[in-house]
Amino acid sequence: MGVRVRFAPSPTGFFHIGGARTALFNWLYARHVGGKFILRIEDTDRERHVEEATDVILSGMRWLGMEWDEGPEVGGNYGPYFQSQRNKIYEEYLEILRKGDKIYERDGAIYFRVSGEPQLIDDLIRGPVHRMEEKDFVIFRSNGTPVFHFVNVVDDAAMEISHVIRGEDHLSNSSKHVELFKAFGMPVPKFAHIPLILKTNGSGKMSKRDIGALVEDYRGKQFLPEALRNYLCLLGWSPKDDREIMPIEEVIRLFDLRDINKNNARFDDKKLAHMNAAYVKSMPLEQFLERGRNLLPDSKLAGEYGDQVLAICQEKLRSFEELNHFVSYFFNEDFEYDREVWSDLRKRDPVLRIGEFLAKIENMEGFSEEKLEEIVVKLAETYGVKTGDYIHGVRFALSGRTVGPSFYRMMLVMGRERVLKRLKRALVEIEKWK
RNA sequence: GUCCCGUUCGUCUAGCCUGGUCCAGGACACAGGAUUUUCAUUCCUGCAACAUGGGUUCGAAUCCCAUACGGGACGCCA
Repeated sequence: MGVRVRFAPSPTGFFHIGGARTALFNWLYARHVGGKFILRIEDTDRERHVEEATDVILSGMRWLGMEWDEGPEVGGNYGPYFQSQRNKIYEEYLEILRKGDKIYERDGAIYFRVSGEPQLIDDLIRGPVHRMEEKDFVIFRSNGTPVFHFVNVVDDAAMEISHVIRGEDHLSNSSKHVELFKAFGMPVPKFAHIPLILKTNGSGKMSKRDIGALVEDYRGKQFLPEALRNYLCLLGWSPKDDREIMPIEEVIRLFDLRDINKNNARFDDKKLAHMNAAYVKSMPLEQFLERGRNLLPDSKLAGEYGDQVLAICQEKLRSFEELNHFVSYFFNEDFEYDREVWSDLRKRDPVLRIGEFLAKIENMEGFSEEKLEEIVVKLAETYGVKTGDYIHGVRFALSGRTVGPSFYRMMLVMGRERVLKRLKRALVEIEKWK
């Protein structure tokens, strides 16, 4: 029997980061052992917007690069993969319980009769866990719909799921599930209860109301999916050799359930941001340009000039979310000057420096990085100040800020005419501030 | 309250199974510093942890027990 694992989200309209991590560990395990990864939508008892809500999950899964072998839109031999379409199967399984005298009715609901014996939960991460169910529990509501414990087990049994990999919040439920598997006369799968993801601040597990809890938010904020995925891999698992940023193929090669941690992990958005930055910087230029072009302030501006701007910004950029702001002044002659930064700059005599630099540019021949650097170095020598004084002042004049891409390359991309124009404009503007 | 799971730097973790090489390693964050090209980049340095108490042992982060703390489950939610 091959390995068959599944991710079984409920279409709530959100794709929670904890769910994504559960999906990821299932996916990694399936890919590691060459098994099947199944996606099943647990949409019982939900009338509203199931389609859109399902789509949030499907597109989130695809965005993170977790393709499924069976499930919505791809089919498979164990369908349907929506619980709302599996009522006939549930009736059949209910019949098995009825024949075995395992159920009874009360207040219109159907209850499962527990055995009163401790059940073994064979957990690959935690070792054997014993737990006893003390109370009979409802498997069909009085309105005729089946409840989670029932459909979850029926589907896992019917779909021949070999390993149930899910959050630790289900560990206590597992004794119910083991009883059901046995009552159906079906083999009990292996379990692997993975640790929970806790809030960055405060106590408790992350919930959809927490900031940064939704996959679609990261997508909206232009995170690189590879970076988020890489970060998620490291929440509860590690390659054990100090590597952190690693290609997914390598993670797949090394991943194993036995190496998953037992304790919960706190979500750290700073580390995620760091990882995203590392991925942004290491992107092949062509890929970086392709992605960056769509995020420029005005798509009409994309072109050779746009590409040049993007190319010099890659090494400084930490996320695509800030790209627009980072490059805006390249495309706008009326950019704002950051007056706050200006006050810090004043001790460097920026007006003097800008004026001296302007005079040199007006008379220079050729316009290259080397020539520009030569000018700055000579000026600094002549007036006995630091090169940084020129760089800071002139950068401010050209962009209104003191941070940005490599100074000389920035001017090269802007071109001599634009540089001259901006230096003059800056001097006029600054005059007004006095 | 009952039951289940867990506890190494602020955070993510390595080491624990197979006790000595660990006065505990890496990363993020933070703090300093460097690159005579500024910086939100890169590099270097520093800070910082085996929850507590017992036991086993020549020796315990590593094995056992208890306590404390954290998390989860106890729904006709999933």
